[in-house]
Amino acid sequence: MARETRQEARERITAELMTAARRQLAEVGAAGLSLREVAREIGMVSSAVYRYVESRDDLLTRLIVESYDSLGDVAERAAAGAGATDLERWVATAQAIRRWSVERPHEYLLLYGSPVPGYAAPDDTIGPASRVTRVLIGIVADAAAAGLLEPADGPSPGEAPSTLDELERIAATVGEPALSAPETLVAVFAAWTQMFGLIGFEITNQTRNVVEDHETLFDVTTRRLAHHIGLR
Amino acid sequence: MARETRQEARERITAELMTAARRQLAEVGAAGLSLREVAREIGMVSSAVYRYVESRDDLLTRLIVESYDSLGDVAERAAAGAGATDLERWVATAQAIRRWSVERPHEYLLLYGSPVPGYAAPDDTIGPASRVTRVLIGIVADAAAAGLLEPADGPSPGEAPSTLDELERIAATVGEPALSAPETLVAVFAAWTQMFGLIGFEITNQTRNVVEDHETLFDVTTRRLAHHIGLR
DNA sequence: TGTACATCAGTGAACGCGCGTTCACTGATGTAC
DNA sequence: TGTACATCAGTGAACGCGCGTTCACTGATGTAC
Repeated sequence: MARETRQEARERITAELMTAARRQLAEVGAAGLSLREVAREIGMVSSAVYRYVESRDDLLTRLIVESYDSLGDVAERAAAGAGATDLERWVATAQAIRRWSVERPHEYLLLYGSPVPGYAAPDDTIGPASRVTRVLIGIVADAAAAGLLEPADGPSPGEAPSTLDELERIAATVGEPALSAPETLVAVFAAWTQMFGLIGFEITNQTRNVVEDHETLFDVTTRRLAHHIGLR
Repeated sequence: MARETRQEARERITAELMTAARRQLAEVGAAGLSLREVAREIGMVSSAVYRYVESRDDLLTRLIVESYDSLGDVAERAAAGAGATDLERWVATAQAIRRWSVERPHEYLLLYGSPVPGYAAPDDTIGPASRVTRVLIGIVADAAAAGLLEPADGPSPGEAPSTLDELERIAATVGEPALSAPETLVAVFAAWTQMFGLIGFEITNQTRNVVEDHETLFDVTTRRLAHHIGLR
């Protein structure tokens, strides 16, 4: 058996380190993550991890990017399910996002929970962060492109007229023609934030003593809001 | 001027301590809250705070209860706005909740964000936590009692039949007759979680570079989902 | 294939820091008679 | 109103802990000739 090169060893140990960090993250959460503890877990002296990681902040950044990518993979795979209707693809994607989150609550919270005190995420995290969103928008765009997107409900009574300006501004920033109709944009925003709101509530246990079967409740609310977007 | 009694001094200093703790919470977040720093801020030696607070966990619990109560007050006052339609009361309550949250992001995160590592909230926090929810449910109940609640949309296609069982279970737990119709319950859940989802996204800056005017977006999504509940 | 040097991984000690909590104490405030 | 004692607030020192990060070092791996 060929000996391991330095480069191979470096990759292997980096992976071990990240795995240990992720395991620790799962136990104590991001705020409690400690370089020294990670070092201990992989049988190294604390100073040695600095061969693999620049600082604690650097480690956190890598964990964040890895997590966004892991969630992005899961969402993209779920959305790719061919043959299904766009509504079913949306629901399947949402369910995949929920499952990923519920299985790794601390990773979810690393991405969508309270910021870690003293840590400021660098710009490297923006790209990976947008993958999930792009998947969801993509499903709506597909439906629109195929002419299968039913028009969403019109404005609710009482909306300020200036609302339209902001919605147009947002639509322009998003840059996806399928979302240029204000009603569609609002419905997508509502569905998107509802989805993460319910996942967050489940993970932080806000719904304890009320909801037993979160999967069911998540399915029915997601389905309803996807329907309101106009997916069929 | 009458001298301050021991009891008065105790109350005054306890209040000072809580204020300092809250100020610090606003700066560093719950995970970074330090008894020693609080002591310093009110000009005491670190051990002296133990005359007022049993432990760091005790201080956190008090902060949580105070915050829930503060938010509960705000929500109740907003919902009490007489003369308005139930839909407008719902929207006003939601806006009040958002405003409270955006003005005190760290308090919001203390209540709805990641759990503080090493801290487990005791049961004392359950009561105050439910006030906000009760306010929102109350508005729907008022509308129903006045016969002004339009029936919400029926089930979306593709729902599993077992969904109804869980919804009935939840309705029984909530114990509010106005929410016993599955469609209404689903719509309330969707509106509730959407509301906190969007507030959370605003606070944790997930929507940076996309949304400029969060108040407008919040208003339009809230209004839309309140309409779906059947509020008019 | 062998040698000389450069690169790199990991060690161990140390720095300076801040934390929560305990404890014996002093001196002021309150209470019973 | 005055005295004797009990209660309480705040002090200062200390304990033990864990953290992130730096640094000079040893010994192994890789590279150039």
